[in-house]
Amino acid sequence: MGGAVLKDNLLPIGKMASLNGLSINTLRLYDEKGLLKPRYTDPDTGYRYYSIDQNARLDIIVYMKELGMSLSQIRESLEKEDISLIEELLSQKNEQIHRQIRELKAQHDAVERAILSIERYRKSPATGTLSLEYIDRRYMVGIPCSVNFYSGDIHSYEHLLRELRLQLERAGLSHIHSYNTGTSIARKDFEENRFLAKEIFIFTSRPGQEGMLVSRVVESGMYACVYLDNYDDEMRYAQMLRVSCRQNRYQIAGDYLCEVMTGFHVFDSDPRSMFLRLQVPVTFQGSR
Amino acid sequence: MGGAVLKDNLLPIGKMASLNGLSINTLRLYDEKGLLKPRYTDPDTGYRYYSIDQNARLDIIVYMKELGMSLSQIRESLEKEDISLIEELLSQKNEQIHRQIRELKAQHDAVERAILSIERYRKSPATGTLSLEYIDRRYMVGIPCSVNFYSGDIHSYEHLLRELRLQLERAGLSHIHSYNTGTSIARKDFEENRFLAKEIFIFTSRPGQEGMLVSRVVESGMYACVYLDNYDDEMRYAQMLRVSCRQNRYQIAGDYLCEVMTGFHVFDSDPRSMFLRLQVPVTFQGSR
DNA sequence: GACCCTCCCCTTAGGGGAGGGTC
DNA sequence: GACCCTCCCCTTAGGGGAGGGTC
Repeated sequence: MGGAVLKDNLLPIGKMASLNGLSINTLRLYDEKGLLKPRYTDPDTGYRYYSIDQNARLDIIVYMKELGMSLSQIRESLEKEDISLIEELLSQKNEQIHRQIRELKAQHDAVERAILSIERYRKSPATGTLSLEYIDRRYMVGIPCSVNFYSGDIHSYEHLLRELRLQLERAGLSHIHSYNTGTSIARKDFEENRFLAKEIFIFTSRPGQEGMLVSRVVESGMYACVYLDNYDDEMRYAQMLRVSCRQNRYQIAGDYLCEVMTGFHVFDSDPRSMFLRLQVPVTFQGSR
Repeated sequence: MGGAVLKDNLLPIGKMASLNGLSINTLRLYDEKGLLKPRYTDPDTGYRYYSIDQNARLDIIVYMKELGMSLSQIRESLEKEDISLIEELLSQKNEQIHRQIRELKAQHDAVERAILSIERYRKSPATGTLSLEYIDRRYMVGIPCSVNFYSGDIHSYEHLLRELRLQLERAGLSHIHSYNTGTSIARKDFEENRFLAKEIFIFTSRPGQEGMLVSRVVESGMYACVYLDNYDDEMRYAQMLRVSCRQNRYQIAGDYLCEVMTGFHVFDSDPRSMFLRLQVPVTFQGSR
């Protein structure tokens, strides 16, 4: 080599790299993977020498990378020199990009919900606070409770929750953990002080048609609510809620709901600690 | 252990995995990474036993993964139990998602351009075909030619192209390879048959303000064009184009442009083979 | 027999060395 | 002295074994 290198317009790897804004490591990798072999490799020293012409091929490689193709796809394309294959790959790529954008949007929604949920948690009232709130229309998707976790073993709620999660996953719902979970007691049972779990579900903001799952509108309206932060206290505060409704002459207008308000309840290392809102829809005597 | 396992509501790893729709490998990884240690690990056999309570923590982990957090971020969050840290991470995540969506959209545009470019290549006319076309307004971003590649060494064009690419990259333009490259000759030089390279640039569809780069509108209008597929023939066909304009009494109304129509010219292993459109804006005698 | 264990190798696209020759 | 070489280890989140004990 020697003077020949310059005469033949051959470039050592460092020069080739800086000309193209790539690293030496990258060029070595492309050599190894067969994407771009140096025009000449010194058999004694192993030094790689690239021709200026080879920039064109490198351009294509960088271009295809910008299009999101993997190195092996690029190698295949360059080997076959088949423009139909490229078109095929590009169409697939377009599909993939659409899927990714859809997924990112769903993830964005989930993150937004999480932030709102934390904000709400920060501003949550003290345990035992009673309130009368207007709640917008919601939707629920869930399953009937096959066991009554109120009277059952302390782990039966966990089992039902697992069952719910698996069913939701099977139904193809994504980001299911970012929706509030809830359980219900039928209105009549609640009025008559019977703790008999009816359904377990998640609250969603849009209706869904989910095959074998129970899917239903939860109508907007006034709800009598009580907040608490320990799962073990639910029954006690639910009774308090019922008594309060009676004292205030609210008429119970639907099923009782227990809503888990945040997915972040584990920070308090006690697993029974959660931020809950017990709620029951009410109407008023002489109301419009 | 033995009977105690069931009494204590402890679950072997396989059961824990299927309950939560995760793989055994995943649970072992979470153990190793300190995300979720089994409640009890048999010191003799190494068997992992999980408590049903631990589902709550696993829920959080899955939830945070859905939010796009990495395992180490999740571990950190769970260790610190600091809700402000989570909020911080979520806000960053939102930023990141926006960036990713923006990048995906740019990538989508680039892929679309690539598909259109291939389609155009398929339907390209034979070498030497003359045409008179209306071309929409375009924009160009580039640099002056510091050397005249028409008379220079065969590699001087390559050097200019590298220079252009590096400058564009420095200016922060992305997906630069997905835009057509072009070179120009000043109108007067072209008319008087002097091959003197003026600028090298990319054609873009939107205006840009790119610092030290030349950035300019290329007005819409009628262009006399000729197509060819070998870079070495440019001068010959450019002369043909000029002669043709004179014969047809077209008045040359601006700089001559040589446009590289596709990034896929390397498929033909000859690096001098490209799909080019030579073009010059023209007006007509007695035109409106 | 089904379940679980600990290694161990593999995947993407390089980044960042160490230790040793080469322009 | 600056450049280049070949190993080699490292990064994410697991998947898929082999070979060997355990419920």
